[in-house]
Amino acid sequence: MKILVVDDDPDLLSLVGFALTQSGFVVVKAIDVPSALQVFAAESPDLAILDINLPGGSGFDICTAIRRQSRIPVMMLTARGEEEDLVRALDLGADDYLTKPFSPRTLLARARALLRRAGLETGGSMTVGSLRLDLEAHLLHVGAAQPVKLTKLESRLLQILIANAGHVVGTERLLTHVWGHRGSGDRQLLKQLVHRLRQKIEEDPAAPQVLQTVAGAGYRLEEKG
Amino acid sequence: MKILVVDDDPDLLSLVGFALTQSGFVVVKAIDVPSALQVFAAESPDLAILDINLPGGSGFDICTAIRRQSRIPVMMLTARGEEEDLVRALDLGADDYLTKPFSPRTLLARARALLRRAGLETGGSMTVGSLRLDLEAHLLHVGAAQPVKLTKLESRLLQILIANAGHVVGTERLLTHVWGHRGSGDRQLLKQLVHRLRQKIEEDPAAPQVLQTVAGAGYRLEEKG
DNA sequence: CCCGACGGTGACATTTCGGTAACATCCGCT
DNA sequence: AGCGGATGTTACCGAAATGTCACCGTCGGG
Repeated sequence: MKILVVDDDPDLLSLVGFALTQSGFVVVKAIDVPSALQVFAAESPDLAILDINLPGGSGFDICTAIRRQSRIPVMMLTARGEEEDLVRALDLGADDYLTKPFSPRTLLARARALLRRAGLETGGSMTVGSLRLDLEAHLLHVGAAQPVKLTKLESRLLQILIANAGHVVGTERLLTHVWGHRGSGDRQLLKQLVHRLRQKIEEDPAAPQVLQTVAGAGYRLEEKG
Repeated sequence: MKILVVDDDPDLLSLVGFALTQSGFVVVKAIDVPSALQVFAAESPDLAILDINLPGGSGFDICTAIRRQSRIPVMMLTARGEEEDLVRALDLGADDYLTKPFSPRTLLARARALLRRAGLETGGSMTVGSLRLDLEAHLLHVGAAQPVKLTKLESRLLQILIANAGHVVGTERLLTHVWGHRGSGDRQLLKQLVHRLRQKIEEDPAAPQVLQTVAGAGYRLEEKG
């Protein structure tokens, strides 16, 4: 699991780097916007932790750039009392933020939470019940039967559902995870995607057993096989 | 999960109240020391968030009073750069503090952390007597029987009633919690909602055993199973 | 006794929500 | 350019949720 950390303060950078490395993460660092973008492209990390105040740019720029091509979780670091910054960060698609100063333990906990939520801590495949999803090949194995081919979006949807199997995942979260941030109006897309996914994974798509609707809330994947 | 928030600034009070309510907490407020103590006694919240600077007293007094009779987690709010306050707060038994200004998200995160530490985090479900309400899935389990499906509004209503089981909850509070403020004229809505909820949860909806009417005041949920 | 306030109840209107289909458009690939 | 699958758009259906209305009974005070 690779994590990109961007901050212009060397002390903080090494502290955070140490904490993360200790916990078994691979850490890549950058101290300004251009190098951050370069490292991001070169290393394709699984999580980005971005300071907002950077020389010659801001974490927002990086966040925007990352979101244009990726849906990896992004955590922003802000100085205390910069409320507008937070709003903006979340608007740009950041998933979490941390106010300085923070403890390494907090950082670790949040980072883990993000990775777990995004279903990224599993590597290349995820399992629940009799389902096994292969992220790389976009294949879904149901029991011992022939694997089903999924599209990119279907795969993402299933990914977050599996990562949260047994729990309801809210519409908003699903939209963000699958499409990256966008106005909350696009429930239609989700409807369609769910519908199409059901056609592929449900025995009887008209009476879903696996991908359950939770009215007024979101969807839930049954954990049992 | 009920949270007491004490601050003399109405803006901050309503902001915090809104944030917490949105996240499914039941919020009770107070703006000075005497009313805080009174509300604390009447509502027995699970967490207290106290401003330090209050007219006619200080959050310290409240903290002390609370600690005399309860071990619920207490979070103190301080203005920036009042270091001695922090020391004193922690001495008095406060569990955490937050420096103003802070973001709602931070507050939420800390509040959750405190509740978790105190072992009070319920993970989306609440229990009273033989009732168990699953907020996530909008399901109500009655004893060992089949769970009953609730609507969003029914779920919210039951949430605040369960959080206050055994105590009367005023009509006004119910309206605010369920519909998020509107002209006080809408008692009709509440009547209907209660009626519909009774159809689902009462053995004999015409003679309510669980969801009791308290004439001229509001409703009360019986605590015993 | 009548009146009005209040709560309960049933019927009905309206709105919201999810599912589905059909079609349009986009995108990568050859 | 042309193809085929993937994705986005629009429209419609039907059910469920929610809001409105009208009426009933009770209770307590003129």
